[in-house]
Amino acid sequence: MQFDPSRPIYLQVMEEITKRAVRGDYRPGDRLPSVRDLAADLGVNPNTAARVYLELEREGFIETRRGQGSFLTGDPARIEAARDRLAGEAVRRFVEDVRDLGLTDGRRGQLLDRIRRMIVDTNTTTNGTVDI
Amino acid sequence: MQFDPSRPIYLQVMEEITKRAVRGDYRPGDRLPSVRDLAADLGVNPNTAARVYLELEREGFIETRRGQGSFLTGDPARIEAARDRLAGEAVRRFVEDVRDLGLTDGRRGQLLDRIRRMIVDTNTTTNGTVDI
Amino acid sequence: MQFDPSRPIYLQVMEEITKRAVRGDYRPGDRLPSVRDLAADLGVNPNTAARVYLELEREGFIETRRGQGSFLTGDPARIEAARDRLAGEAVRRFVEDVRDLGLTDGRRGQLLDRIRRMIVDTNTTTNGTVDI
Amino acid sequence: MQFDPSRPIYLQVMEEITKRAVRGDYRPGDRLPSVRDLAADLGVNPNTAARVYLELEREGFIETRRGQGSFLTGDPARIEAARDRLAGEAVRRFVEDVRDLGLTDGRRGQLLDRIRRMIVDTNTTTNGTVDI
DNA sequence: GTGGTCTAGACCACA
DNA sequence: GTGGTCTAGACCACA
Repeated sequence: MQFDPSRPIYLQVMEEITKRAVRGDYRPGDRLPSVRDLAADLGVNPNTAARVYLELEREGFIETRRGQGSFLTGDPARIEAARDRLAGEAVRRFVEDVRDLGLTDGRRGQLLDRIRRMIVDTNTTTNGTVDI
Repeated sequence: MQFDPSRPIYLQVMEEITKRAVRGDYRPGDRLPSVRDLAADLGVNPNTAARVYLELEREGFIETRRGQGSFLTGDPARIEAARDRLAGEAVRRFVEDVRDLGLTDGRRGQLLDRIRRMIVDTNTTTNGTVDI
Repeated sequence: MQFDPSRPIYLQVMEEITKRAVRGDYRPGDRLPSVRDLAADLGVNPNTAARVYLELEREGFIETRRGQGSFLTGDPARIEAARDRLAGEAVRRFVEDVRDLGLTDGRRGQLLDRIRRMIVDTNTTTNGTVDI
Repeated sequence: MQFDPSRPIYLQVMEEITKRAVRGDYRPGDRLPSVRDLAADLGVNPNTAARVYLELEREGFIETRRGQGSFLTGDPARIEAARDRLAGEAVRRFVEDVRDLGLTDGRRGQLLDRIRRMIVDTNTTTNGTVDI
């Protein structure tokens, strides 16, 4: 995995594990890769991988059982919360990207419409008509 | 300036100059920092800074006059086009960030509403209702 | 290779590559010398050779495949266009050489006839008469 | 003046003087710049300028009178001959430029027509019609 | 191996 | 002063 050297690697790996859970790559209650496997897969130091699981456990996002391994939380609400957090970060980033661009109100409305068409799984447009 | 090592520095500097122009830090026709000054300010090699201006000139975004310096284009339409390009990239990034999160349609709609409240300088939503 | 110091080396090398393709030394789709080989052959710095290929790629005259090498375009029309460009430049240079010489119309006609005899592989002149 | 370092400078200066005479910058019998002035004007060593006049005198193209200076030949035929020589060199260069380009006969004919239109002071085209 | 980018430092033309 | 080009040498991603 490629890391941004300006941010702690363990944080970036935490995000990666969180995204995998949110995307459904890992299901609630699933056993996660061992510390050694995760370290090898992502090319990080095993100490870093261990810290990732330690922090995620503090968040209540995973559970580590001595001798058995680490498991994704079985509580869907925690995963849902992570999903919302990631979505919130995406929103914040987008707003920051777009804020100082000096866009007109009309242009901003167009951007919103474009986003809606790209992410909302519906065939209803904003003015109530139906796309063909 | 901090650079993402996974992308060419000259591209990142090109974006930086473009953003400055789009934000209005530089006005149409303004003289830009000299190659050497830009290099010193951003902590890059003068060769890299020179390449930035060379590429921006090929894009028609700036004009370089030998012995005099580099100048932002005097054509507002070119700056407008850059603005739209940056906005488009922000949209693309947001959609990518959010796409595989497994959000419900309802949640997606909420995100859009949050963005709208944060960026649109109007109290009229796209479906004609009025935000409180 | 001998270079005219009053013009950028990279431009002269671009012309050299172009001429080779136009003359048929390289065929459409052929792999060109690697950046390092070209640099060594012509006695220029590898950076300069790399710039040559970069510019030729932007012109659409060659295609570069990362890790594999650079290849002459497979489109004969592009090579044809380069041929015409080189021919046009030869014309321009000749006209410039001859323009201020104060030649009489008759002498100019003779020069044209000499050129015709030297380059046109036919015994029919443009006015339909036949050279002896 | 800019010199091609791959050829003797005195030859290039000889050509320059010859061209000036052929273009009419100097008239038959005119006094030419002194060796010192010529050297200063062209940025060459006075010895080089002296050699230029020496060689041109051997050609019979100029005459040097002790204590008076150097003068362009008063014989128009000699200037005419130089004109023809320069024209011949332009022809040779053009033919060389165009020879290996792989042009079709038709294209070669077109080039000739272009040259004719550019250098022949007549309003009659090759097929006998008159340009408007 | 391939091309792409970058730093370092130099020299040039132009104004 | 300004930008443009070049050499030298390094490191990177990709295959």
